[in-house]
Amino acid sequence: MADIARMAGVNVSTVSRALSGSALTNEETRTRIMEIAAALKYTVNAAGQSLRSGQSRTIGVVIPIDPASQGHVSDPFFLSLLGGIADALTEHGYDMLVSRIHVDELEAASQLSATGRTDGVILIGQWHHHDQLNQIAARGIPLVIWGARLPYQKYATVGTDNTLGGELATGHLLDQGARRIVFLGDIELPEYRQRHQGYLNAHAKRGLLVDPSLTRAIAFVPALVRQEVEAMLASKAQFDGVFAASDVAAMTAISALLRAGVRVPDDVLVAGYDDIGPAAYTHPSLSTIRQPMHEAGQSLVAVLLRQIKGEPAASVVLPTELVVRDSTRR
Amino acid sequence: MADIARMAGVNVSTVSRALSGSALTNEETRTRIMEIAAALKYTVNAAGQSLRSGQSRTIGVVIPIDPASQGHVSDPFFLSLLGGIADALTEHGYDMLVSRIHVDELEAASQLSATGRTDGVILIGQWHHHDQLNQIAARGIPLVIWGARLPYQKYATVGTDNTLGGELATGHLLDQGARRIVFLGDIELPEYRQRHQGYLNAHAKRGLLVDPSLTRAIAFVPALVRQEVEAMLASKAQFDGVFAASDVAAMTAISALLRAGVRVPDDVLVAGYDDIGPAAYTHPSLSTIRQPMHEAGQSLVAVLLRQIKGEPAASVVLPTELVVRDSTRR
DNA sequence: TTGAAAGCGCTAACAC
DNA sequence: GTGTTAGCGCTTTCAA
Repeated sequence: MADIARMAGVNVSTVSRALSGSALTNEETRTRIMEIAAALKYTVNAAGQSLRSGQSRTIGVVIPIDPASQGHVSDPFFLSLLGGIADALTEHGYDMLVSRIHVDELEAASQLSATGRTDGVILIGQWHHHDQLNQIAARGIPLVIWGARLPYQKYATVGTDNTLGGELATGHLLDQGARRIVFLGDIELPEYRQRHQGYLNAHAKRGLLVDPSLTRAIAFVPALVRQEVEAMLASKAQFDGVFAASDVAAMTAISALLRAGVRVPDDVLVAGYDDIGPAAYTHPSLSTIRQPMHEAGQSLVAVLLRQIKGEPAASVVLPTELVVRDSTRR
Repeated sequence: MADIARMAGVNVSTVSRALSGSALTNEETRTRIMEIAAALKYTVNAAGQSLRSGQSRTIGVVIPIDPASQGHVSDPFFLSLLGGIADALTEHGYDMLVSRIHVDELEAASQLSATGRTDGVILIGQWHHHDQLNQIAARGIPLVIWGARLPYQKYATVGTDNTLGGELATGHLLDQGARRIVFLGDIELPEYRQRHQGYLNAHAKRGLLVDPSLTRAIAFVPALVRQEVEAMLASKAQFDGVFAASDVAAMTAISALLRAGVRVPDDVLVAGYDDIGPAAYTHPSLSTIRQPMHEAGQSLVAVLLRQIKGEPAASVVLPTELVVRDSTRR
């Protein structure tokens, strides 16, 4: 920067102002400085900028690692969400620092901000750690969570209306004639618990009873989902519908059913949750609840940046809609 | 840091040394300093550290956005690879800055290092930009590419042996009795071109002729793959095997075939490439060439860190093996 | 509209 | 083994 100042015959501070597009610069001086900078292939040093300004223009995105799934979060849903966040951050001129953090060490997430490495944190999923997240938020660290809206939360969340989504999916299965619907999903986690609540609501609104034995609270590891479906078939459990609280689980369930000679949708109707890309292209195509990834990214970033500016930021509930495809049509 | 120094009755430099685990510190002083730091919930400021040391301890991971797929890279393969890289970086104490960059603006990747934001760059896929990558590498920016080994490359690559993989997959299809095998993949991209070369080699080694009309050079967008398969069926093209140069493409092809009433593997054998998680759990399960994601991450990071240390870093070819599942068994 | 100068938090070369 | 000190590259307050 000093070099440019010398070459342009001005002071470094003028160069700094010109390069950052400050309003207090002469148009002519600015263009001259810009040209010299371009010729020198000069780029502002991020560390200096960050040290002085106290901002990193970087946001941390934390993907918790679930020990149950042996550290392999490979759900395409995450990648889509990550993409949505990346796009939104780019629009706002922020970089994205991605960390995988063990679900039981969420404290580490606050380190990202404590070290000044990031200006705020987006956490994907609240897991079992409602209280811990409240603590982090209370410490004043800008924080937004992708997840469910919970009572007494001090942190902001963005997500679909999980209860409504669960109700829409289950209601659709019931309206298509299913009467004994299996629920797949770990109801220990808030999002899935709410989807399960929707599953219960849909039955209640139609005056139908729910068989609790049809609720299978399992983690979404393909091998587990497959095992569970196979176990149900082996035990001759009666069911004519499956609501899996994620598309990947739904697809795995479908493949386990097909493998066992059970036809989908003819014998069993199946619905998922997320609407990941492949949902439209598998066979049969999958009915599901759409989670709008692009909007999700936009909202997560918008809410976080508002917090960084010091404004109070409210949670966002995204539009939640049913997408009907072949897996529930007969 | 000054506060800690005062409280510990030492100089800031001692604190700095203690906190960074320098060998030149008294054990006793160190623990005292550590305790005070912990009590104060102090963490070193990354910007100051980076500014002074000239290192960011951050690596940029660039995921090119392909305009053909409308900016939506949702292949689970990427997420697995990203996970592998993240794990390896964490082991070495590096952070991961993820950028989505348009394939035609790869210059931006070098900005990450020019601004000092990252110490090096891992680029996922070399696309059509061999020459441009050579330029960036020539500029001395530590750079590793996930992709194919090419003649006259000045940059380091890590990847499987694409030619061998293509040959293994195609050879297996031929050995299982397929004679007219469709190749799906954009052969303009080096990796897929090499896989196609393997496809040709497998035929040649068995003294079989290849019908060029069976090579379908399409981009891996689910809708396009599906269209292509449907078009082939509509035109009554004769084929009894499909080698898709990615698992997602293979799965989409299978679903398009099933939808049209073509049985897999009974009527048509299908093999993919990557061995993404779902490959084992779809119906039928997918035969494919395994790309070891964990090792991939380890190698990419190892090669890059070696370059950062100033050592010359050679490219790595990962073990490439065939995984046989139901989609090619009859 | 520009210049001068201080200082963000840290590390490392040098002195003791 | 520890202290002193300079300075990494930048922004911003204050003065002109």
